[in-house]
Amino acid sequence: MVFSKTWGYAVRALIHLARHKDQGTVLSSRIAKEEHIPAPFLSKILGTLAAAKIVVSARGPKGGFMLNVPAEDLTLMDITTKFGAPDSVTECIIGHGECDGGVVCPIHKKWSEPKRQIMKFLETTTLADISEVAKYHEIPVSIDI
Amino acid sequence: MVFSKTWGYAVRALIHLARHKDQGTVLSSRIAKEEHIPAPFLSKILGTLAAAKIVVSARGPKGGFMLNVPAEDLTLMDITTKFGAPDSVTECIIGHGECDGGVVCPIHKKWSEPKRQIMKFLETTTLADISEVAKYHEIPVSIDI
DNA sequence: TATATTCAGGATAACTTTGTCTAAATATAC
DNA sequence: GTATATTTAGACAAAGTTATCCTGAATATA
Repeated sequence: MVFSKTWGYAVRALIHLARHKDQGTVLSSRIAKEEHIPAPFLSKILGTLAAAKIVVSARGPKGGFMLNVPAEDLTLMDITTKFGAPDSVTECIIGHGECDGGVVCPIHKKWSEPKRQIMKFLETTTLADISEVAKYHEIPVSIDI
Repeated sequence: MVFSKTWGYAVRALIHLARHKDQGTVLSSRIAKEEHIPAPFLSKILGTLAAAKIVVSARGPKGGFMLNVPAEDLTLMDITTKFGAPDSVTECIIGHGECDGGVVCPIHKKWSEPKRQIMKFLETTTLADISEVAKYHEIPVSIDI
């Protein structure tokens, strides 16, 4: 994967929350089951999202997680910055220390357009964009293989 | 990094070989030193490239490594397939089992353009492209940080 | 107040990637 | 042929990521 597994889990969990936002809180265990994400690991991811105020949590019976921002306002970049990967796109693709100063690596120019597209993808795609597609077309967020 | 560290090392080593192709074989240790790649690890990478016939090796005194194909004919995709990462671009970005069959994941459409650009980058960029830039502009393949 | 339910968080384990070390094979030079 | 320089191969170690387990803390409801 271009982005990490953790990142993918976070996006899938948020899509699930967006699709169930009219149902109040959703159990972590339910998201894990329906989206095929390891439950204890998802717990940690949701914890990170809660710390970032992207979701809110409630303990006890009737507890669970809920989106804390409108899906239209949450971009993939917002999610990406919480899981330590925004640099993975901007930094030099062949691992040089610095490619944006006076010195650029030999591959810099060729990579600039794909990089620009990835950044645009992250910055302009909202949670609403990717969860509504699923809603309107009856496509599951996660499928069995 | 979007691609693995190993991938970056391989590309940098090949750029080095392309820039020194008139000097016959080049020592693995010298590449490691000049490109700041851990020497024993680079050994393995060069071994993989040798097994793939991308470079040839010679043992003993005056030994070392040499390109086995014209730099103009070697694409980044050729390198990528040897280090197990071509799938990382084509497979679903949020980790679904199957996104190209009848079912597509919610994020599929938005990701298609960046993905296309990355594939194009890998398929159309040759070793000559990225090593000649360095040559003409006096840019080091690797720099100190 | 008691209880069941759920999140919170630390310790730990498994897996993957990255990096190191050592011994063996092989080519060159003397 | 012996010594030396170098790749080759494999076992091994370290680091990072992913996944599990367990206990505690919070809270809604009865």
